[in-house]
Amino acid sequence: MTALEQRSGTGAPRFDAIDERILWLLAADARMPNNRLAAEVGIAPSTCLARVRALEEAGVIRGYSADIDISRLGFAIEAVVSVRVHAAARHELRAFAKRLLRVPVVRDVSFIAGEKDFLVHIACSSTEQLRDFVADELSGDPSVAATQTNIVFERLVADRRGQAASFDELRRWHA
Amino acid sequence: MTALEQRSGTGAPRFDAIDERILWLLAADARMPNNRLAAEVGIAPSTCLARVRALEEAGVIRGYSADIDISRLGFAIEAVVSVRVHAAARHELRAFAKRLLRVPVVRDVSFIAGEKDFLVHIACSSTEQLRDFVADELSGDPSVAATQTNIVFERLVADRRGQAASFDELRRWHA
DNA sequence: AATGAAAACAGAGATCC
DNA sequence: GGATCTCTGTTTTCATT
Repeated sequence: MTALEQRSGTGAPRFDAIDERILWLLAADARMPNNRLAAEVGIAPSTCLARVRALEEAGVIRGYSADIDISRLGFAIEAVVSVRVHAAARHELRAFAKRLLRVPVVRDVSFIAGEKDFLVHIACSSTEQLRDFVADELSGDPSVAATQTNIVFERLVADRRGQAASFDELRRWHA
Repeated sequence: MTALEQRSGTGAPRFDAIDERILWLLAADARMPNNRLAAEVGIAPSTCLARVRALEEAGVIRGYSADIDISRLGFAIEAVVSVRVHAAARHELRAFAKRLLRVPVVRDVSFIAGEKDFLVHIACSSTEQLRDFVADELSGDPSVAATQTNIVFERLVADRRGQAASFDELRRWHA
């Protein structure tokens, strides 16, 4: 039994206030040095490292990634493609999505409720590449009933750096 | 004049093969130590650090973030809300989106081509919070003409770790 | 589970090619 | 621009509570 599970009990793991502050800070800056992180949350660096490892182990921290401005690397075309599959293929939705994730230009796939079954977010170097992707990987697949391609002009991401917020504030937030 | 600008000329900065490999590796693992990164791309650590700093300076690297499994922190409800604003408010689309980004539950906003003007991706702790967000921040705003809320059941993100790929492979990719 | 000290390691900068 | 060297600070392990 890991440290986290011990703190949380057997069901869905729960995290204490310090874990959440660690997660919040690392979400804002994954490269924050461990000793500074420890100082921010008020524990010893060694303890802090152990908590971070436990959070990685538990899968709450899935990884760390640099946020690259891909539009400046020759990927001028971003798009969201909404896809509906035939009812008969609905049971293999996940397998289909996982196959799509292996296509280099695909960034993420979201299963949604509504008219469409999922959204595919892709980044392409040209409109030809976008067209080929939609034609060959989606429309051309017998499982696919309909697609709708929406070019993304610009994508703004919330940046919580420097904000003294927390997950708890988010949970309680209301307009 | 920075190193990058010198290499690239005055217009849109271009990056050499080493820069791109650095970006690719940091996108897969933002916490990779500088000396390991340097070894991977075959340059000295000091040179590598200078390149990384230049890429940050140039805004190609926007930041580093831990990828948190937010569904395990009490944010069970994720949704994509498609929004269309009135033609008269179209000129202040960016200002509207930037205001939305300051709302804690908002993760990102994408301007799209098509029937809707933008997509808002949000993570909420309850359906009440989702309803309040859509009612108070979107539908309640006089600029907003229409909204469509789609619950996200699951979101799968492409993981390029361990793949010996590159941005160049992506650019050339075709089905 | 948390800590503090010691050892191993990585980062920043000056200097030279 | 890139490499080498050195100094400084950070990460990690481990014995201890």
